[in-house]
Amino acid sequence: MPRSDEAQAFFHAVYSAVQEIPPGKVTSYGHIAKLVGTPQRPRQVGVCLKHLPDSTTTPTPRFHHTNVPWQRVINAKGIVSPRSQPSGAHNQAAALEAEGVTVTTGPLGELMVDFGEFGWFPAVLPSEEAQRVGASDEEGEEGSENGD
DNA sequence: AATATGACGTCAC
DNA sequence: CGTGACGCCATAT
Repeated sequence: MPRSDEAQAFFHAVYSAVQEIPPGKVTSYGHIAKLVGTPQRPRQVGVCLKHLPDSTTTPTPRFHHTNVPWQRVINAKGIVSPRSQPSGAHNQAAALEAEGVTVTTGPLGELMVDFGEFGWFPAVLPSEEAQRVGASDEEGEEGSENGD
């Protein structure tokens, strides 16, 4: 685990941000990346969760697979990242449903989650808010969402 | 030490 | 609106 201090800080920030996600809600890697101040590294967020330590295999990890709701993080397409092991994604979907999140399976087996219903967007930057409002022509605009 | 991958996102075409 | 290319950087070979 030769991670530099900076990298370690990044990991820490990511884990903390993920812990902020309330049960029954989901968000994207990109959003977490933004929250931690590195919007250009959504992939690294995935790396963090991938290397999320297990409370049983590690001595005293500050964050581990049990206290970090890694399951609530999906990709921007609103789909559970297929990653390498299908069972993993399926497991994630199951964990989400266990929290009350409705996961629908697409024709290709993609595990889709409705962001408009379960999406969690905490510290949306003012610039984005402005951009949202700036959109002039919207037709299929559904209501916004807010969990907290 | 160098090269290949990946739990992603955005832009260009 | 689908596909391709690039950026990013910790891990794995």
